Amino acid sequence: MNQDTILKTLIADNVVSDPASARGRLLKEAAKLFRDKGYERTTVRDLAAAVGIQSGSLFHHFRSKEDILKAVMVETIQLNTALMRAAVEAADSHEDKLRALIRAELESVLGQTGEAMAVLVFEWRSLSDGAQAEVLALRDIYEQLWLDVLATLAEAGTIKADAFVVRRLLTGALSWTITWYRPDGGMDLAELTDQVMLTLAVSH
Amino acid sequence: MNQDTILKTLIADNVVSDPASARGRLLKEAAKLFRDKGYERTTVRDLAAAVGIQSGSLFHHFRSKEDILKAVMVETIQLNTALMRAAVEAADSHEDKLRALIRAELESVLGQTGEAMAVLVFEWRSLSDGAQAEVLALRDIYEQLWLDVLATLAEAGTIKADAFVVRRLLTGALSWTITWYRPDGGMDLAELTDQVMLTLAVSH
DNA sequence: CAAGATACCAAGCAAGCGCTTGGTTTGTAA
DNA sequence: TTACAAACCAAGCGCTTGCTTGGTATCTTG
Repeated sequence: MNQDTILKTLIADNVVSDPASARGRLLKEAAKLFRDKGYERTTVRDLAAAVGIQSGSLFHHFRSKEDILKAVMVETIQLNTALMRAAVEAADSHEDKLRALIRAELESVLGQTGEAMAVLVFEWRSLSDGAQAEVLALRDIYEQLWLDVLATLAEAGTIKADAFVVRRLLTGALSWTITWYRPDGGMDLAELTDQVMLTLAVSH
Repeated sequence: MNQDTILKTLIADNVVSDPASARGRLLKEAAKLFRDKGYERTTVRDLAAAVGIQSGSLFHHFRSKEDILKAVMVETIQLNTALMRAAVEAADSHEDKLRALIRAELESVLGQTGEAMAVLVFEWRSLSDGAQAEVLALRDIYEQLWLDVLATLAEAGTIKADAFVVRRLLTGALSWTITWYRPDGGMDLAELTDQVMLTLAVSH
């Protein structure tokens, strides 16, 4: 199942919004604004202007500004969990599964959903406690995919450090690429993936 | 030269504020508030209350709220650059220099200056363009310490990936520890440093 | 002790914020 | 064509924000 098919399935199941719909377009613009200016600095007037409506009309689609932030985060996690799962299942060896996870997370962070992923990393504290808990529950599912693969590699001795610690170090390392990686800088995503594998000293 | 001596030298040179002074106390409280609530959600009334004065009185010490954020960042970088330099110079082998850098950065991120370091990572966008440029210039000095050590290790073949890439991956990995590492969780800083070295597959 | 600088308070202004309200347009389906 | 709901607008309310102002204590120094 390729990435486009996965996206369409999730849209059909109402797990993520259709990017063509009013709601989907708003979430896309919101992700961009939240990443560029931060959640607090982005006003409901900014959000409304980005999709060409009045600020008050936003509240016909979402109950509050925070609701928009939450929707951006939830939909992004849902989509990426599905993409990750497919990436793991498509790979054969455990080394290749790790490589596939790294590649997939880099694609999430640096590609289409990059704006939303950055929001997920940097705007965490802007969510209320209740909403944080909801998002956290979804993230745990996502994380388990990583831990399964890393634990197997640790048992086999391919990686020397603790699987939990490696995952957490990787989380930081990979999401931080948002701040410095530029696709036009002479290193494509495959090379970057290789560099990460080399840094971990995992051969293939 | 130990850490306390370094701090005192910097205070004497007016590079960082004395934590006992009014200015120093405010910056300490500001770092905590900015980390906990984010810069935008922290009001000048919050900042003033934290040191027991009226909100208007803040502007006797700082020209603007942003000035406070900038001061937190600048002083933190200055202090940590000095600490890093001392850590590198105290180590003998290149592997030990890397270990010393990792340990020192973890101490910065997780110890006394942790709040301010978190602000440096997460509140970057809240600075105006001009202030960002100033902070960036200071950060470049800091980064060069890392790159020198990593480049030597790359030439020797101890690390297999590109030195620039490794440093950037490490930046993310180490600063991300703010979000998950708890000193009471059964792993002390020495063990965490070891885990990072093991993840990089650099032996000692 | 005098006098200037430093540190602070009490009050409030102008602007911007999230969100509400009452009413109008647009789409849909019988 | 009619009836109803969904989508939107125009206006603005109540509140909070960063910062200013004019004045008063407190400290420092000759």
